Amino acid sequence: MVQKRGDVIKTSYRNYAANFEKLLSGKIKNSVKKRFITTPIYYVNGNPHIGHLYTSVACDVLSRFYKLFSKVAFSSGTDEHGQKVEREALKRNLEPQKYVDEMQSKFLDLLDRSNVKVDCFVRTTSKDHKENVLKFWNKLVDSGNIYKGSYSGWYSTVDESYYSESEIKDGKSIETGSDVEWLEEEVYFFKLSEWKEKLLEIYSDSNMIFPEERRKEVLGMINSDLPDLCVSRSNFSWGIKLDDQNVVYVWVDALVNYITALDRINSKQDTDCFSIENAIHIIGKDILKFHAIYWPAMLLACKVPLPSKIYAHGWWTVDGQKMSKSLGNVVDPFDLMSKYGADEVRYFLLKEMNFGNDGDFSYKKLEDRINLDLANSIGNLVQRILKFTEKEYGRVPKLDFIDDDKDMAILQEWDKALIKSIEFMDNQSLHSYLDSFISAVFETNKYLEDQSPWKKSADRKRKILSVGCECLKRMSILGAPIMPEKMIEIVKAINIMDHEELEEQPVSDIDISSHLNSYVSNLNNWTFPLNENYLNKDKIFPIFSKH
RNA sequence: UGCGGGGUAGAGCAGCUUGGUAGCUCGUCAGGUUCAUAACCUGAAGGUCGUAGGUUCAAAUCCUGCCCCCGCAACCA
Repeated sequence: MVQKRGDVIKTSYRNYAANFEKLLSGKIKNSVKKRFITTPIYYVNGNPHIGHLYTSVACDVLSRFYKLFSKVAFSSGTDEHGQKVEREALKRNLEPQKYVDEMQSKFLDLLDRSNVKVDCFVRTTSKDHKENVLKFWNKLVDSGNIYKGSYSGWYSTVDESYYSESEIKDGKSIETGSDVEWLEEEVYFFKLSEWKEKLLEIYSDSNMIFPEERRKEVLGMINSDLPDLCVSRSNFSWGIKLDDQNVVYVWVDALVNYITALDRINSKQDTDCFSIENAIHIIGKDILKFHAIYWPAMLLACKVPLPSKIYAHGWWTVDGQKMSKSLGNVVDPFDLMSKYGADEVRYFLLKEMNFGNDGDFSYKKLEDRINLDLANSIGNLVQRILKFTEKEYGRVPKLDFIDDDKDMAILQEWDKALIKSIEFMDNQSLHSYLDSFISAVFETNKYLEDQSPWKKSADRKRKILSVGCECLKRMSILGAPIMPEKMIEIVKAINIMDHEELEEQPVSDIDISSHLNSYVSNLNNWTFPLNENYLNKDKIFPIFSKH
């Protein structure tokens, strides 16, 4: 439909929209049909912080993006067992269950508040999960990968960990200075060492672990030392019981959450079920070992196919310093969102951190991003197009033919942004996706400047503004996974989706992808009155004064 | 020490796989414009690409040595 360079470009809008529809329906690139996206389950021994928020948002953006054109299941949850939790509960004079109930709700709030929409939320204390863990355990036992042995060493109750001879001095840990005592436990072991060769073989030539440097790190870990793994504990009781003495090792318990999530998701559908093979595990780099070594080894032992991808992202520093309670620089995600807005914070987190590397948080950076990208570029773009359009026509003017190079070029800019985004997202390169999104916004501002509709004849003015509105539609689709709430506001202003349907649910729940059919078919015949209710609302992205 | 990552304009980064006019965002300075949120657009200044060698007609890009920073070697996303 688009002619070669040099030819006169002239195409009907219908053709153009059809092509866009093709892009979205995944006909151009749709090699992977099902994706099971997971956050780690969050340990409830402390309040949610910005890192939890980041992981959740990153997964949500992946999930919402892929839902535009393929099948996705998205799970998260909380890890509620273990000695630290038991101790925290004790400190507060609470039953562990009571304590985890309280903490767990904070994590649910976090997801809710940040517009993260999961399909499934697994608590390790829930009944079906406990059953799954025992089922999984029995599979490991049946496969001959579990044996009972004794574990002994210098143990610090305070630090909750064993130390080797070289790590202690005068009955104290060199590093933390806490007392250690000789302890012997009768516990179960998993024959991790037997999977060494198999894991090496898999990872030596595989694109399962991302980014690449993490794969090397994992290879290093496997090569250096891979002793059998102690998979039960006998010195505390808050966990899934194996016998009178032992509870299941926290990580066996935690990792099985992915199986529980699958069970729940699959129980809601008859066919076309998800499996671990569809999994894209998004994790922080600190838990790489558990996901890239322990988990695959256990899956191999149980003869379950491995996840398709394990992606380790970096950590947040605050003003260049490591985030820690003792420094008092832990950023509270709830405060952040109530001051700046959920979508704004989502945008910032993803833009600021190159997925895979560490990122640095500061209020100045956050406000700069919001003011420059969101308010000045996106917000202003929406405003200048819609206000002008409203003044001139009171409705979105129909775009029947595209017959100008510049018009075609800017529309194609958005198509390209979408195509590139699909590639970027397949590599979990979220920041590149945001880059291509915001670049298209910049280009659209340039287009307007270049075409200056305010100086043009009535015909040309109408054409330029209709192209401008078209760009806003593209923007709302491409930007919806990042800022679901704000992009829906734009959709509502342009009035191109069925409003009654939209009003029925809170904006953060609206999934543009689920409306895409009517949305796209509407592209062909639209002269929509602008929705004054939304036009006259406050600015979509207000500017923040310098921090 | 072992393993891994990094050192590119004032700041933050991309480029390195497949060598060939050094790019992006922000900041600074000058101009344009008024449809729009004191916004938007254009242009300029600013870099011997950590360091010393090597390969090559040609290296930020490949190879070697060295210096500095930071992670992982610990149940914190």
